[in-house]
Amino acid sequence: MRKRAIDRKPRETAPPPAKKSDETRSLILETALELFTERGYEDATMRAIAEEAGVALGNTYYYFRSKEHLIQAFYDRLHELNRETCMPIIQREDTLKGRLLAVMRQILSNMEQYHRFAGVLFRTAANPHSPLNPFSPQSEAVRNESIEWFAEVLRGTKTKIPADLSRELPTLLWLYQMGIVLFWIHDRSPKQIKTWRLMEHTVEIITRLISMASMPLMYPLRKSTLRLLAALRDDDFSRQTER
Amino acid sequence: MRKRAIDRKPRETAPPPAKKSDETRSLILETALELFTERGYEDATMRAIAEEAGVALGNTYYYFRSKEHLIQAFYDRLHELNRETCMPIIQREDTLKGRLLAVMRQILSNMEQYHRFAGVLFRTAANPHSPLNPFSPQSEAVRNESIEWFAEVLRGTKTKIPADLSRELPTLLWLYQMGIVLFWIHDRSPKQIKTWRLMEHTVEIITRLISMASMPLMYPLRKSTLRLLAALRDDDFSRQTER
DNA sequence: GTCTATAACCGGATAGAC
DNA sequence: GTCTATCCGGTTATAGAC
Repeated sequence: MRKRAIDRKPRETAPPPAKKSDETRSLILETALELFTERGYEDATMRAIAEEAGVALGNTYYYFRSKEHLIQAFYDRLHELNRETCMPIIQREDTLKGRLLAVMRQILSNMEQYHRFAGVLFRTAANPHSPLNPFSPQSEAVRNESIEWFAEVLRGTKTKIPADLSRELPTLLWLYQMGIVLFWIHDRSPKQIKTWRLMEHTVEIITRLISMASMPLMYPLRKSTLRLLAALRDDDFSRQTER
Repeated sequence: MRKRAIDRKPRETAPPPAKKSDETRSLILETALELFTERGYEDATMRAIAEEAGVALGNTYYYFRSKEHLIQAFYDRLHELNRETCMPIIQREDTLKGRLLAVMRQILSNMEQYHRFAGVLFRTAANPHSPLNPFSPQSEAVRNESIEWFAEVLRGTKTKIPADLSRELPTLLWLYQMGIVLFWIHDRSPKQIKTWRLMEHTVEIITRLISMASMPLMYPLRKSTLRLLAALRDDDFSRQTER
């Protein structure tokens, strides 16, 4: 029985160049990310990355199946950063609005420095056939964990939320966050200030809507909307092809 | 003064291979679109397109600066189709809901056959730096015309709409339609039935919301939301780089 | 101004030897 | 696991024909 050197997918991300020569992997990834930020995605050629990292071109493909997969690794790292930073911050808030706001702020802050090549980054994610697509099966683990964070946001508050809505809300909030990110990508205002304004304002609206959701007047709208969501979900929306 | 043969950008789209040898242009575009649908974007190489069209490779680049520009042309054509089909259909409806529904249905129908390569199609559009980006200056003409259609949708109804909202609504509806298209791209359900459900349901909700918007109770929310929109708009959101 | 033919460049990706 | 050689396709360049 060989040592399966292949299945350490989830371990591909962070600083610890722990084991043997998957230091090489780390090295390549570090170098790539550096070059991406320095000269942008297009101009950071695979050849340049390989050379800069001091390995052969072929070798980078041994560790990363494609240039896109380097970005995948970047995503994973960002996700990990979000986990580490969001959790402690949530604990300090106890209102729904406070918690949601804290999380959203943290997520935006964590992305801030990458806005320069955000376009390239996320345009690959926009491809329905790409594994980087946030709806793809390959992204499921990350997606589910993110959704779980929003569930956690909700759990800690005293706001009364109807049970039926409560089940859907984490996913809806995750979708909302995706929308904000989409806006952020296209936001050319200095320091993406518009995204921040939009976020703060919409968080306000969302929390107000959630509070209103238990009012009897809202019952029919809530019910029919939730029914739609259920219909859209079954057979799921995450069926994608490989690459 | 030369005949400016260059500035017929808007004329590049439809069947009439009218004038001289910009039949060639049409021919190349037709062939490309055929090959795209037949074998997908990636596998329809520029060399294959040229050969299939019976022209030299260099010649395709004479007419289309890049492979992406072929897609640009496709967009323009789709837009033109939308114009031709939506207008007459709207006339037959006089309620807000009926008109909006008619337009949305028509737009979805017009795209239907292209779903196979929609991903490739729109992933380039997702790049903030691409001229294909719907928010780019290069797309301004098309964007404005689309927004104008939604203004037309609104004009024909008796639904009372507050003036402040009325100014923003066409753009908002256009954004809404972009959202639906985004969902459609990722929709893997047979015949994109989920997109249709989502659309029909959200049109219902939107029309209801619009009707409610003039209620005094809604005043604060409406005002603050419109203020946000104004803030997001100035300095506009369409500043993009060239390519 | 339109078009052909051909060669070359560049960068992502693969094959296969060591 | 690492390297070299090679392929493939988008793109550019050139030179010349109608």
